[in-house]
Amino acid sequence: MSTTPLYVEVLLPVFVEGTFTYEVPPALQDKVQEGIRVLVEFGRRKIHTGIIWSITDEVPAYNAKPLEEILDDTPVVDHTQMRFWEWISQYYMCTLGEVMSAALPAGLKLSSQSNLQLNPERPVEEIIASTKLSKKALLLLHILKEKEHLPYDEVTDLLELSSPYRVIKELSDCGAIFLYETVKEKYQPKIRKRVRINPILLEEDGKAFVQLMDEMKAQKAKRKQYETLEHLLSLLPLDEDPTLNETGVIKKELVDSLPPALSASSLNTLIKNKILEEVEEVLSRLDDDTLSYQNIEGAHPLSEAQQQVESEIIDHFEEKDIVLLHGVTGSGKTEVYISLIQKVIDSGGQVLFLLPEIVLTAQMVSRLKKVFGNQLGVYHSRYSDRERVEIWKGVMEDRFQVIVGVRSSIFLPFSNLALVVVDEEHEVSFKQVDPAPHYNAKDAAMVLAKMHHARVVLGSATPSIETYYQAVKGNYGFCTLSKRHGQAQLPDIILVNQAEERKAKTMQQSLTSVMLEEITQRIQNQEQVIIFQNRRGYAPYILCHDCGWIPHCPHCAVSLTYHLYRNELKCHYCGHQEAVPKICVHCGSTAVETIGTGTQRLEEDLKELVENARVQRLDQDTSRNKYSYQRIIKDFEDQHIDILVGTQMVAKGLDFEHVSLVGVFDIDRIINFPDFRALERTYQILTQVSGRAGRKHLKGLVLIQTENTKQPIFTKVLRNDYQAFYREEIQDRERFFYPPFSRMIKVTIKAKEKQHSESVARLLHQSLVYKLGKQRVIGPQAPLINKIRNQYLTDIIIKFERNHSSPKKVKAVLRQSLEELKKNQLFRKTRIYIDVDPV
DNA sequence: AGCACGCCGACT
DNA sequence: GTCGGCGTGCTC
Repeated sequence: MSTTPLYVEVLLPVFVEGTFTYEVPPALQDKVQEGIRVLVEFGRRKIHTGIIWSITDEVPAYNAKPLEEILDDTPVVDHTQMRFWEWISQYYMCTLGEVMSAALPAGLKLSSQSNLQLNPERPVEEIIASTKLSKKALLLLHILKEKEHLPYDEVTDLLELSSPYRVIKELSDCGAIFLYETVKEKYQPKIRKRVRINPILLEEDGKAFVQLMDEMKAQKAKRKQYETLEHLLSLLPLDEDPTLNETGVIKKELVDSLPPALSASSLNTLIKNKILEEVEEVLSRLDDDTLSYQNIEGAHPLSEAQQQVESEIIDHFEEKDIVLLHGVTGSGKTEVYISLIQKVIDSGGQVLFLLPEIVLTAQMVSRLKKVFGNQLGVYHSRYSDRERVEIWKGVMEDRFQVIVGVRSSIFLPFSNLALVVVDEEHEVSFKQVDPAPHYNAKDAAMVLAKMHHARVVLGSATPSIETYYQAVKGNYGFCTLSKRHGQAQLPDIILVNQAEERKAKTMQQSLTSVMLEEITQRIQNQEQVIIFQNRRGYAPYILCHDCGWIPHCPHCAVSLTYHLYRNELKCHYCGHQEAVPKICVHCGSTAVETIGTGTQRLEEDLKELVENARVQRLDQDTSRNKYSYQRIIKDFEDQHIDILVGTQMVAKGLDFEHVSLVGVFDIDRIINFPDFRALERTYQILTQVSGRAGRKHLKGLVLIQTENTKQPIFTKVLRNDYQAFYREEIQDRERFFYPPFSRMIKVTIKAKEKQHSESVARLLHQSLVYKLGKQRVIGPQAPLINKIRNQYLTDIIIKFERNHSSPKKVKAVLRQSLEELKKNQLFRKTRIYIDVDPV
């Protein structure tokens, strides 16, 4: 045995730069390898899961702690993943620990819980007599006398204390209690117990077993055991097929089916006496009982256009790694993907099919399941943690060849990735906003593909300007599907002049007469209608008509949205809720009214104005859990609902056969949003919602209510002319040096005090201007909503050239500037949010 | 980031 | 005294 001390660099899911060195105890030295999980103590007490990043025999300058435990025999992350994590951490400017937190499903990240226990060697009375304790400490001591063990976190509630730390320290200092850590194994495979006859008894034609049965039959004391065995044999006809004993029967089913006179106890005696044997079967939590191999229907045959485009894509792959598939809604892109995926898995490669959250719904999953059956794994944020661990392990063990998933599925342990499909590639929801890393799954997936030498298909009906630009320049291969599949036609799109109708007083609530007539007509014809209103709640705000007072969120710089359902005001940024005031808080007037329209109000209005219509709303508020969402979709599919009113949710990835009309409300708000991507978003949203109207046999109609029918963007939407839209948009982007001509990094400085946020932003701005030049640094400026959750925000945007070395240089400069600022007192009162490639 | 720990000021 | 708020520094 070698006696050289061995050390490992361990990556921990903490928000500190770098890895941490631990000593490997001799007993574990032959077990350490890169990529496996270990348990280590980090900080004073806490145990965390870490990943061995590298192994070294270099002795560190400090006293390294030893590894506590090794959790895996084989790596959970391989070298490609490690490189990929490093790329994300560098590109998106976050720590590797943050990448680890995002990448590894929670079930693979164990951490410890602290617990309290009385010191058994010191009687409570003795402690009370010998030590002067505080009241709270005495109370805790008495609770512990009853309870013996207590999780640390429960102390806060029990003692009604804000920080339990002081009291616990008091007791542990005088030796009254111990603290100990327990590690919860969060992931437990689902196990089913089966029972079978001990195979030894069945050797030589089961002679021994038959003899045993005869003996038992004769003994009165073993009567019950005998009957139990008989019952088992009735479920397991070994006479007919002796091999059945290999699988045995499910223990629970056996127990449940026992005749009343028999119970599980004789069964357990049989097991104890080794006549029967219990075997554990590890079940996948993902087995879909409703799906057996028989009803796999396979891929639909491709149309000529689809075949054409598929071979174009394959041709492009000869020279290019990335291909953009620009296909109008309803052109059957999915079928093309399916055919490509099939080819890839036939030749042994793995496939990642990325979708935005809202598109990855039952409709899409069941379609893919039917084609790929058990080769397909679904990775969705609505799935439980255990299910996600199952998928992780399934990919690692090569049980799944295809993964369809949302953005976090880029972190799955692919070994042989050959194709990545990103559908709806223009979707901004591929970008992760809240906890760091703030990565864009589409871009990251392209980098991952490169590491695996895999190909990428980006698909969209309305490609992002950036992607289309790369395709036009020839950096990506480029294919088009310009016709709707089958007999389906593109819908007619008509603009409705809301301003005129308001003047003519022909509007009812927020519905123009044209809109109302069309809806009524369709309902009479037993056709269905989708209404798109991109604002949830009842009304965007309430207003006092006498003094102009509008209730605002106490924590954010926004007005509160009125929700009818619970008659309350709600903040859509932090979730704050309060009761609706009956009189104006400011002047006491009773003239407090709701202003504007949200999905709830539209739902109400439609119920009132359209006779006999069954109206249902689909937005965040009505689809909190996956079942309510699915139920609404199902009800609409089954035509139990006539009108579906909703936010963006109704616009994406859903196909309904009987929808002939789509009504669009409040589009002006999206057009006039102060952001350089506002028109791109408008074009995308209008095209996507239009795609919901009229499929198969029904010619659809789209009505768009607007204050200004002259908006140039409408012309392109009406003609379905993406190219015209692109040509104009790309000119603007070039003129104002926006992406794709530049890259951007947005730095947001958050602080409790407005002044702190602003001064630190000014300091950072100064430093960046000095190093990068004035033209590359925009701001500092307060964002549109400059206070969220009691934090004031100030933005600085760095805009710079797109060539190869400059992003790295700019990031290095930014890092350096932030490092310098750390010395400043004010800086410590702020938090910095870095968003590389903001969307 | 989380947490331990120290200092300080308000309140009984 | 007791309790909570807040600032600071550290984590192999």
